[in-house]
Amino acid sequence: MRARDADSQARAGVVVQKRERADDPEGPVRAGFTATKKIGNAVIRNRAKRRLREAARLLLPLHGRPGSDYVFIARARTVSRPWPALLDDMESALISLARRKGGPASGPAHARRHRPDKDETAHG
RNA sequence: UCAGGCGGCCGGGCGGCCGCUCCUGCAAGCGGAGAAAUCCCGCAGGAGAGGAAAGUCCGGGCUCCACGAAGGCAAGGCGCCGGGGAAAUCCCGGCGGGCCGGUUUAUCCGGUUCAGGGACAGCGCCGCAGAAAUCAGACCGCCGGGACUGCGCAAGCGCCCCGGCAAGGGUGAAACGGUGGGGUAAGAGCCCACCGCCCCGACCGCAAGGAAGGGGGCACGGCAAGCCCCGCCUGGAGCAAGGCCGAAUAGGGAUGCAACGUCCGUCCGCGGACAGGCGCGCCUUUGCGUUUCGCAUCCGGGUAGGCCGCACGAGGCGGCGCGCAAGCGCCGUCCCAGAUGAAUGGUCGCCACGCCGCUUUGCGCGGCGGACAGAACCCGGCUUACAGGCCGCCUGACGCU
Repeated sequence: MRARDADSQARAGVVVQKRERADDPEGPVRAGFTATKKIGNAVIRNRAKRRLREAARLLLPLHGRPGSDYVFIARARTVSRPWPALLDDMESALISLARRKGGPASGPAHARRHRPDKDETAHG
């Protein structure tokens, strides 16, 4: 919910939101996945989230900024989009977000990746 | 071979690479997170969505709460018979009614469908149309008689009155049974034959019920899914149930001090009676339970923080036996998803299947497509959705013998 007002980048296959945690600038990259009822029934929504989760597993270690929370929102075309195109969408969005604040990306995120997370107060 | 109907079954297969959850075994450290409870971190092996997992419409298991007795009331549900089943408004088989079809027209056969107890307990309703809609009725009509200072040569016609009829017309979902014949002024179960209907009913069946035969000219309409009557059944909430472990705050209990709705007794601890509030579906009788104000100390409970519940079950598969079937019994064998930020996947090939195009017609090459849909405590049903395919039975058409 806090990521809602943060920076966001939209591509054909995915919408990515990013928020840096001020109190934990070198912490792990965290990610959450969501799909609204607008894109389909439970089977479609699950498939969309699985594809996004797999794509994030491949790309976040390369382009994610440490100490940041990401939210990946599935779109209507997430399920039908060819796999390489979906990867391109997410990679492009991640790079744009990394460049927007704090200069060029400071290399690959080194910290261990958390389980896909959404609730930032989990360790509160 | 094709088409249609009904029933049953399946719901693509194999393999790379990279991941997720759980289980088992081994390993592990003065390891990490947290106040704690508790959780996490390595390696190996194994397992991992459905026929509907769906809708959440019924029935249970399980869990907690409630539940003194008697009588009455209210509310809801169910409703042919037998069997199955833990149970159900479920399943199987039968009976009866309606509808459809068939022929060898009979106590026949097949299919389909029905919330299928009661319409002599009572009330109510039956719109429109129609003359009349339930103690029913006479518009047109048919027949007989009479009057006429109407017409006509006449037979007769017209009009009015009295009486008879319920066959024909017309209305309707339904009009005091249908067809044919006799009969009559015209008619009518008025009489007769056949069909239908009602009553009794040998005998058959566990039963619902069936029924030979006999009797009766024949009336007794429908709706109970309008109220109702009869019979039977019925507490509530749900795994966010519920249990355990555990911070803070508020609230709770015990002890001490102050204080006690009224009255009585008192060994001053308290006990008894009455009154009121609350609870037991409602009411009555009766009977219970509980309760009647502030400060300090201790205790306990408790919060979506965690763990258990949480997967061996009305269980799956195979065989044999019983039964028309639903299903049941015995034996053998197997352990078969457990997420919760919600795992069971992502991606790439090959094969099979369907369609389209090219086609030197070799099933060779290329392209596209694969439904409905995701366990959430667990079972049994019902209902709804569904690409494609397989099997069985029935019906029809064509071909062959």
